[in-house]
Amino acid sequence: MIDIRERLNASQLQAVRATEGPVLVLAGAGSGKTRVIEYRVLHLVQSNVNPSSILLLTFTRKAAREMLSRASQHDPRCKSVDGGTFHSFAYKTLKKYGKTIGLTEGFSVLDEGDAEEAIHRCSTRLGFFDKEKRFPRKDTLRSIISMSINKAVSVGDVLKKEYPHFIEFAEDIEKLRATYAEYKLKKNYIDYDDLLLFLRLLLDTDEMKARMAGRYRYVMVDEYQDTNKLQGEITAILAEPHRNIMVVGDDAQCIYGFRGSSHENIMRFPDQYPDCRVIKLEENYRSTQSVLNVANTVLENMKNKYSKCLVSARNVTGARPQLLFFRDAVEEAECVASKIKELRDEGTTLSHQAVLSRSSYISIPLQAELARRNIPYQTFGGLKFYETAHVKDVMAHLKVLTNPKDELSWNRVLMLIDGVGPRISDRLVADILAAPSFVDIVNDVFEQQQGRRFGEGAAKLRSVLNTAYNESINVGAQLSLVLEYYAPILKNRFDDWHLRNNDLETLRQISMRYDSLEDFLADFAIEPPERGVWRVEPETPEEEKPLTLSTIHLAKGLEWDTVFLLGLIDGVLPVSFSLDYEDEIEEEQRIFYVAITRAKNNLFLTLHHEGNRGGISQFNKMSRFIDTPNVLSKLDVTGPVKLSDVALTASEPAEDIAISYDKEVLLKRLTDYLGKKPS
DNA sequence: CCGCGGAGTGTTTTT
DNA sequence: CACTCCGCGG
Repeated sequence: MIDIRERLNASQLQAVRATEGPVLVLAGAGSGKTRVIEYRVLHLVQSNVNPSSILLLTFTRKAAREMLSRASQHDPRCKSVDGGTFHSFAYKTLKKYGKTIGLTEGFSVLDEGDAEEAIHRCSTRLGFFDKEKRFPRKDTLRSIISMSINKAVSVGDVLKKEYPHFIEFAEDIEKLRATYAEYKLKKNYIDYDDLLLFLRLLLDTDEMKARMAGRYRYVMVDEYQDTNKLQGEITAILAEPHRNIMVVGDDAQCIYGFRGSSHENIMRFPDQYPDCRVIKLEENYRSTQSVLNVANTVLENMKNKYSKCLVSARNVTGARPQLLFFRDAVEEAECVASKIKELRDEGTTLSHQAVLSRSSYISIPLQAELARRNIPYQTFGGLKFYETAHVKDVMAHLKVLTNPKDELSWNRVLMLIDGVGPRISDRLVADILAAPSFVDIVNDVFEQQQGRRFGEGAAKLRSVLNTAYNESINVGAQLSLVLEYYAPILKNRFDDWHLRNNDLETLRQISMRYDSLEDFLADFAIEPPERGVWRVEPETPEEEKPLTLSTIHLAKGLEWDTVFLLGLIDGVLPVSFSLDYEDEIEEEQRIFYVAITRAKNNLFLTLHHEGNRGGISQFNKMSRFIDTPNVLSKLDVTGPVKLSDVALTASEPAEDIAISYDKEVLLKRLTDYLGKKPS
């Protein structure tokens, strides 16, 4: 048994030992909050608490896995601790007990795209698109409805704040929200917001309260500042029977306001539990004082006062963070890539470096440059491959196998058949929904289509579905069958089908890890694969762990020796859409704060002067967050670097490099981005 | 009734 | 520039 006392400071130890009653841990960036959770779990388990009576709710699955695997290294019993994201916990619980509140078994989870499609159908049915004045588009509608649910406010309130020009549709959208809710219930669908909403409803029943009280004795919530109203309520209900609730967070790091989160939950915790213990972790073990000085100044400049002043416990001053100016994005990419290589040669391996940005597109020029220099990297954030049309097409075929009443998926599948459009698809879907079983669908509905214009296509589909449904084959084999059927459709539908084929191959690899199709589909909707598509494998024989490129949002909770933060431009960070709202600018500022505090030793902030957004040249202005005397005084300002200084090192004959598909994509994305052909 | 081509619009972060 | 929506030709 290890001695916990040796590994923690006084406040951390206090947090670990405060097992009974409500506890609020206010943990500044880098103050060892992960460590506290890890050792608290360990401490509980070693005090003979049944590990499965501990519930650990985290923000990402990665975070839960990391903390539990660390604790398990000390004591394998920690593996049985229950945990995950709010959404995955909701799914598991609803799967098991959903019947209690009238949910039918075998519901399917709608992702955002599916939800938009469903909302579109409801709007059409209500005749909202026939109006003279343009009704909001389906993605806007989904976002309005979702926001109203997560923040527990009316549609009108959301419109007033976010879309004042659509305020006249408030009543219609409220109506749509109700229609959409009915539609989902009828079709056995559940969307991301419903997962939380229904979990909340379920937990509020006497039966579930009794069950949950027996099940969990200790509840912990990480990143509590990023929970929304609904999640706060869920936490409170779970804690009710035993009041052994610990929440951990940092109000200065609340960056998910767009999803309805608010630091109100964490601020109000002491009012909610007047007897709670408040433990502050203020010593920073991660960064040098020079890095923290910048972070502290950024905090200081905010209107909202955050009480933190991070003090480095490392007793290292370190190099001052550098602010680097470049002429344009290409020059920026070249210099950053050079610098990364330089640092690697000096001993900071790629896996200890990261490049962060507000939006994923900011790093596209750098990705092209890294690929050109054969620097392996992996990306997090941005366009997810599971949201791309080809992946969704394939998944829809699997979805109808498990849920034959899934009209959205049937529609998607049928529309892919040559000669089938919306009308024919609607008619077929109506027949399918009327059929008593999957076998009847395949045998009767599809049988009737022989001789029609699309008869041949329908017959092929029928044969594939029949085999995939009836033969006892594993998930991988089922997917392979669909892929074989889909191959000609893919080629016909997309010019870049050979690139998209890579994604489908990845999908097949993932599917082979599953025994149950239902589990595969659920994981795909709720905990989709994290790996970025644009991973460039090292071509050198020796394995080298890749460099990380990530959005700031996905870098939360992580740390690296060296961090590059790209795009310190007004309009990028803060993003242009936030500029009209003071609270949104403030959230952007917290995002900036999160980014800075990821760095242990080296921090580079970069921007380029000549912009090219939407094909129009413009001159970028330095981000307002650094363009203040007190922040600038904490930085070493370098540049502008002359292009001639770096151009020579970057040019290599393209023929010498085996161009992989990924690089082709990158090249295309780069040329699109710059709006010109490659020379 | 399908599918193609032109016009118009909005462009972020994630479960 | 990319994506969605609308109108017309087959």
